[in-house]
Amino acid sequence: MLPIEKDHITNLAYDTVILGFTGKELKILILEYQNSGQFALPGGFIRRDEDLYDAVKRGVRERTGLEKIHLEQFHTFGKKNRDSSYPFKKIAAGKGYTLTSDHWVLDRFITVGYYALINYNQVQPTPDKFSDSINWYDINKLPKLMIDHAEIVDKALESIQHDLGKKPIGENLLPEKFTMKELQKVYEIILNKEFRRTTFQRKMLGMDILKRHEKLYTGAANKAPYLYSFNTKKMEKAEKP
Amino acid sequence: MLPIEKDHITNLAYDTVILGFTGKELKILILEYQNSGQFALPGGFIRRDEDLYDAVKRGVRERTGLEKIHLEQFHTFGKKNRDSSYPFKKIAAGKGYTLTSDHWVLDRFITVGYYALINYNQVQPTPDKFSDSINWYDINKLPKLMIDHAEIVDKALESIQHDLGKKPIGENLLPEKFTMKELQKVYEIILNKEFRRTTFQRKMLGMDILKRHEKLYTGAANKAPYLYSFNTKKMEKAEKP
DNA sequence: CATTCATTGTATCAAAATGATACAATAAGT
DNA sequence: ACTTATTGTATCATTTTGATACAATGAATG
Repeated sequence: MLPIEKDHITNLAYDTVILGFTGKELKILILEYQNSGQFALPGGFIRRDEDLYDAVKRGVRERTGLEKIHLEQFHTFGKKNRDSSYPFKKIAAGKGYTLTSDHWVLDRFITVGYYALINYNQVQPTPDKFSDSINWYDINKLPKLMIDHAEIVDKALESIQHDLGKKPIGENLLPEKFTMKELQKVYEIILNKEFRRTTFQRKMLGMDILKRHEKLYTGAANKAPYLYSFNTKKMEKAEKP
Repeated sequence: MLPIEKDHITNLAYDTVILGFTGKELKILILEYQNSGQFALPGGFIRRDEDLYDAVKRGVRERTGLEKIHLEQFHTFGKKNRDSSYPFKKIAAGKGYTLTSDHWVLDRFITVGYYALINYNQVQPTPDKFSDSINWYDINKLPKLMIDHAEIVDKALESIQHDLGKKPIGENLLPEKFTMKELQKVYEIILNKEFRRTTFQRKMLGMDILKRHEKLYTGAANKAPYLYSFNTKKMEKAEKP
């Protein structure tokens, strides 16, 4: 059934940019609404009796199954022409409902953008009751998104660039243990910029935030790299490379 | 008269951290509501037919008289216990109104925080119709603010720290022409950290974003400093000192 | 089992940025 | 002229970064 007005705050919603790292590429979760051809960021409404943050967390949990999520708010989009009535009508029609023209979900919406960084391999994307699919897309090969969702994605990536080094970005995109090469790849893909291997390694080790573990024997005919994990106790003074 | 519900978006407001620089200290505009003892950030509601950004701009313009303002959104505060009903009742009572308990302004509010950087000397703070005074306060000597406004101020300052160097912070806090010492003071006060005079000067000049003008004869018995202005054409590659 | 090959971990030296200090060049006032 | 506080640069030591080289693997090959 449709969300009920009295339970929710009107005119305000959230959208999440959920990112995962495959080891080579940055992926984003995009959902497609049933029979509507509408691609959108996973979003939702805020209940009158819940924190904004909790509403977002609930939405991400329902779609990824994850309990512990690194969530950061990055921007609130409030242009008056953010008109979601057309896609929402199509979505409702796709589900077999007809919305009266004064239905609250057809009104103007201001949306709060959050990004979530998750471990790509731990997630089983789950469609919600309005969407028939939710899938990982390469961040550089997105379908056409509804309303201003493309702009929201851009702003999220910009914020992540600023946050990298200040917030535990790498920690959340990488598995518990990872190689230096993977860590470097995360930095490169987010900052869209290449680093010199030796300098990157020296700097990362010099910051004293990594703990070295056993080697990773990949089967390749070359020296096996060490695995590292973040030394979370020493992460306070972290800086950009 | 009171704001009318049908003209405004409910449950959503904005608050602005308006900062000015005296040459020595960072000041913030705080308003005090009539007969209520309530100190608050200048804020307001969003009309149903205006952009969020325009609503904020309108609010700042009405209180400062400025048309060109550097406004940046920094965070949206959405805890469910953001209860402004008590202060709002007092404010209304102070104005001689009584609000019915189901009045929309007494409901839960989510607020979008913006900061504005303005030229301290160009402003004549103007109270709005609900407040009886609006004054500059030293950023380190604030009165007790209502609800979570102190937290909003903190978050604003944190954001400005991050933005310094990336956005034209100094440009907006300083007059058209300024001395190197004033510029350094802005950096020091925002980053809460002192810089070596010679290194700061070398770095600033080295960035090639300043234009040198005539000297400023202050009347003091020492060498007169040069005045500088920002070379806005070359500001793209600006970095932190 | 020596050889080959791609990759990793460091060392080394050059170049650039920063820190510390010194000092000459003012603007007034005495 | 002499004094004083401040400003603008220069200089040299120190630290950080860039560029390059190279030894040390893992596994496959013959």
